[in-house]
Amino acid sequence: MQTVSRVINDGPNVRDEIKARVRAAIEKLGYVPSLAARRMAGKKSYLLLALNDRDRTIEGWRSGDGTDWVDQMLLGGMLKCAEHGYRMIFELVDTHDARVERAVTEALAAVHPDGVILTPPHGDNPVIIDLLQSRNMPFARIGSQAGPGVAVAMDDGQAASAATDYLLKLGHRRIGFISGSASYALSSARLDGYRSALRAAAIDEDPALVAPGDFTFASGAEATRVLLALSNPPTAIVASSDQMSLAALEVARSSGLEVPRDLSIVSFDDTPIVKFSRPALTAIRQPIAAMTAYAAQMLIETSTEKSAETDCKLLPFELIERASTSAPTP
Amino acid sequence: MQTVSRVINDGPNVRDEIKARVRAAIEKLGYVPSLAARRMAGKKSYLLLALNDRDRTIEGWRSGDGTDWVDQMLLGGMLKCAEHGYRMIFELVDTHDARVERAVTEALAAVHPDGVILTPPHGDNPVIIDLLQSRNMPFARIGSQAGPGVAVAMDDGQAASAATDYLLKLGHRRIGFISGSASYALSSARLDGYRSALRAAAIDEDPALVAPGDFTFASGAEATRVLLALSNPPTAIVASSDQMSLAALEVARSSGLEVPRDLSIVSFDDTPIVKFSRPALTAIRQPIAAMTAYAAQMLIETSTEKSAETDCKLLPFELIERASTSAPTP
DNA sequence: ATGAAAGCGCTAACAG
DNA sequence: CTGTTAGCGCTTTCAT
Repeated sequence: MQTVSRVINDGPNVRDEIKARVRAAIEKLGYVPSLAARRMAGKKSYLLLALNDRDRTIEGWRSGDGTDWVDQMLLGGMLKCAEHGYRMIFELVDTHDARVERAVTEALAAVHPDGVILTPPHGDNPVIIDLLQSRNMPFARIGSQAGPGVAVAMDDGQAASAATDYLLKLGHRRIGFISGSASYALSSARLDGYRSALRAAAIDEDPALVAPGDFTFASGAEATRVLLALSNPPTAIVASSDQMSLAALEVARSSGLEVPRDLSIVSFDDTPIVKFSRPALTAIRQPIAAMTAYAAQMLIETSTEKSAETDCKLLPFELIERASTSAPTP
Repeated sequence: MQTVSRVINDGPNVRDEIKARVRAAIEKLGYVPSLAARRMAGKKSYLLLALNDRDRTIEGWRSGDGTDWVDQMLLGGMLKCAEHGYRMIFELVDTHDARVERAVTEALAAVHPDGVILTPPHGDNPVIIDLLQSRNMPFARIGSQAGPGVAVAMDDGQAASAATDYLLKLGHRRIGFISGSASYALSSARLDGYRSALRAAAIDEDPALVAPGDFTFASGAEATRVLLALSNPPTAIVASSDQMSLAALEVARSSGLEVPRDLSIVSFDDTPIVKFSRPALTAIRQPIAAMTAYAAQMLIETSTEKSAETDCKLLPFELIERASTSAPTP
């Protein structure tokens, strides 16, 4: 009988007694409904699709640099999905490719997810957002600011502010900033945070102290070289990614500077390696697992009850003090 | 018309002209068949299910120690699947739990994969193997020795042998070995390799030089303490995991020993962190991505043409020389 | 070489 | 409250 369906889906209009009896039978037989069949008949597929940037993800895996973005995402997302009987499938998509639209459409058609999780920088890609909206597909953007759909992020601005402030309190006055790729909205949020902390401390911003980067080691090295070559170089640097911070550390070392004695460094992201570098880096920790878990939760709720679909949640970040920061030597 | 199906599935009996015309239409419309519907009707689901050890995986993610097993697996598996229009779903299962059978059955019922990839230690779990065999579900075991199904591994014995040999050639005569959990078949393979290298060099094995571990940092620390406390301690240690090697490094340091001057260390796995430790560790690199890719390939072929399903493939390992090894100081 | 019909395992909409 | 009747979007099998 098809009352079973009602029981499984917790539908109304079933006597408790029968409900219990069906549940017992299900338990005994070890019955589990087929995802495919459920998706075919109903509207729900019990699948969430996470979209990650292809190149960056693969490059991270290949390099073996210990970037654990994907792991943290799985930790938060998969476990949350499992709690609700959902599964998370994830897919690599090339944001910069002209075929993004095609790639996303195909993934949607093949998987028919109940919701999509967009990781940076996809969350800031209008092509993807438009596509999802036009198809009425619920989505959550991780690491992106308020906007369409559910956005869940840490407060990048405030984090950068906190990092800068931390250095300010240590006594630094000339603080350099290495920014991230412009294609990531969080890059400018962080830069703004840095600036506002400086303003709050009544320090005039020196534009020369801001060097552009793109999150990579190479860009961080180049930016650090530029900053250190200044006639009046910074005594501390805030870098928008771990790789760039590691590069700063390396460049400082080869310039004969000792960290943190001659140069303090605050990093962003707090991937595993920064704990093992010498010195270990003080860093802003991004709550990736928590953000993904929240995103998954929202999407699952949306697909369950037709609830609100726009929301912006800021999750707390942490500033983890390690050994790459100290008061400046006069 | 349903000729479309034949075209998509590369079926026979379709004129080239029509085939081309249909392909063009598919391309133009951006049509992608629904995974769910294909699975419902046909026998193939275009899904591969990878089973990982729940506790170890989550612990790895939580700790943020940079273990990239999952990443490497995804790198090899997802990309290979994508090449063939397959998708990889992965699932965390508790090997030691009495409910393994239940968990696996449920996953199979829900996902209906075309094949299952078993990672250590699931590949050595008879309950899972039996279940899969009885259901006639093709599976590949990664990091496991020859046996039922497809097995793909590196030659753990030879790798341990190579590590030991490397130390022997450096001039070491007393070489300690820290083993891994007995529940992993590769643990004993590695121990055997260590022993055979010693034998080949005509060195009598001292049982006291073999200390048990379970891959964790704590067990490695304890094992190292035992080895270093020996009246005639080793001048070199081969440890069966990176965490244990890192522990050995730490214990050696706090015992006033300098690595590699006073103690050489060769690690196993080569996860990202060992490149960043001081000194960076010489290590045996496990080809996880390549193993998973091979496993996926086999499974996809099996599901495509009813071909052989038993096979044991050994993939090459690498011994990566870094700074934790040198000749012993007399 | 192609079209038509049946059905996979479920849920939805409607009867009873 | 519970059973019945239709499909979901494909692949099969069987006819043509």
